[in-house]
Amino acid sequence: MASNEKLPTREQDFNEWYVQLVQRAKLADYSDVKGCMVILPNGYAIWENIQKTLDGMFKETGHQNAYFPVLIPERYLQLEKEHVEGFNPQLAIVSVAGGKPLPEGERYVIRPTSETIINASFSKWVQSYRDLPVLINQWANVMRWEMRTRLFLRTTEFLWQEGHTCHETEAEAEEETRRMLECYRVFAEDYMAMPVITGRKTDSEKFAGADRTYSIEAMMQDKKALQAGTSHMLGQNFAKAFKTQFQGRDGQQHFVWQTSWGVSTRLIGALIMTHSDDAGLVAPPRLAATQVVLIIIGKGEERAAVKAKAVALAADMKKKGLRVKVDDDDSKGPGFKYYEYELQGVCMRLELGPKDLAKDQCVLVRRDDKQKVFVPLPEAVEKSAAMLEQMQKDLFTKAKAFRDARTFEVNSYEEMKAKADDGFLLAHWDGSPETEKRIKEETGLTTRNRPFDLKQEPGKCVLTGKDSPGRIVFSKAY
RNA sequence: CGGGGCGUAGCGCAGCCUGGUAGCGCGCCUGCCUUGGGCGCAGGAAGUCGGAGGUUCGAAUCCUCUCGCCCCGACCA
Repeated sequence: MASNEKLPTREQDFNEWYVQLVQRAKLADYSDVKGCMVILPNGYAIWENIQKTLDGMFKETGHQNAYFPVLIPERYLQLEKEHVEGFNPQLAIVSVAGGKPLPEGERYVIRPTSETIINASFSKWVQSYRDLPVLINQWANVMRWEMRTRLFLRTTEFLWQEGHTCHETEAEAEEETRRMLECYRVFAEDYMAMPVITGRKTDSEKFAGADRTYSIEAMMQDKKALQAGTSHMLGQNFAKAFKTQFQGRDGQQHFVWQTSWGVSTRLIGALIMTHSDDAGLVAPPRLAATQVVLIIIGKGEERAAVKAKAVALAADMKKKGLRVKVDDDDSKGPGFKYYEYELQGVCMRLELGPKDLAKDQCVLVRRDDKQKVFVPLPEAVEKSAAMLEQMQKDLFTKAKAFRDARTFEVNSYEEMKAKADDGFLLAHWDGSPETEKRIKEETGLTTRNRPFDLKQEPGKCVLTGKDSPGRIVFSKAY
């Protein structure tokens, strides 16, 4: 993989394109630890931008950050039956500590999620209805032993945030669950420029230990679905397991109603597969690590003058809040740099050379359309900011058009099989897990979610012909 | 866990069949040169050949065992 070799095209081999892009765009690399990756600065910067944005949204909705241990007593997990059954196969367990084997019953699991240990605290925190709601978020790493991993999309260790809340009533918990899902939708669409479908997961796809799970589902450029975020209505399942209860307005003891919700570094994979092209990463300006790179062209004294101007421009851009880099490396030619920054997903480059200075102009090139635009220098900063905003909008529009053109209603099982690889299929399903399973086995299609904004009209199941309450999204998925 | 592939310089690979001085491209370092789409020239540094055992005068190469990673399927955000 020489540095000047082109990526495989998406058409040739989408998977190989993705894997090479991630590494060559310096987003992440494999580590010596099986299934784990090293997130490189260019990738971590995107995560930091995701964190910054979401964290602000969580604070805005009244949540506070806290931190709970990475080690969870094994017996905690066992307190909620469905939960332990769901996660058991994926656990890494600490059985030796301090040079001594831990007795059975005192072992720890490395957190795969924190509902249990957080409830151990919640049960102490909550005494009265006056203590509610409890609105907590945690930024953390988690570990789920995976049989098969993929950079960003599924790794044994990953970074995420997990929100955990307690409420007095079921209605409040439900409202919170939906509020945070909506928060994810807004983030996905407005920041990632990635259109998503919000809806409810089927019982077989829901979180182990939840009453209901809602998700945002996105379509990648290979027409496969990616679950990009989930929000769970936990009901009173964990509350009962951990005795998280309060004295209510009626003087009686009640279990709290809970929610949990999370998004992970998987979002970076989603971002990559939604927007990038055969030249490399295309990142939405609001989250990109670097928004503008200024490339200095020229030699000797001329170069010095160009550099001075570029540095001044960059300073003005930074004042405007843009994430900017000046490239003054004279050991590489400009052409080389263009390819490199396109690969790395810098949103825009500003070329500045002696000829430009003479004409008091510069060249701006957007990463997504690569059109050269000549701009008078006094307007360069304003114009850059405007172009970035436009790019943000265009990426969303393009991604939405892509998805919409690949979303179909299907009305028979034959049609469903024929279109199995074509995108999102809206089909009637009788609601039984058996039918769902059979469809998965026979076609590779899984239910994604039942969209909120899809009017539910009765029909007949594509497989069994039995009554269906309404259409649900089927798709091949990551 | 099944199937496949790969471990030789930072990266990508050749060499192995037929045992005998460790090689190529890119990158890196020094100097000169060049700069508007992957510049050029000259010199240079860099490798316990994944690991262990064995065969042999001699092993990257042959034999045995082993470890790791990646890809494809079954589980999952």
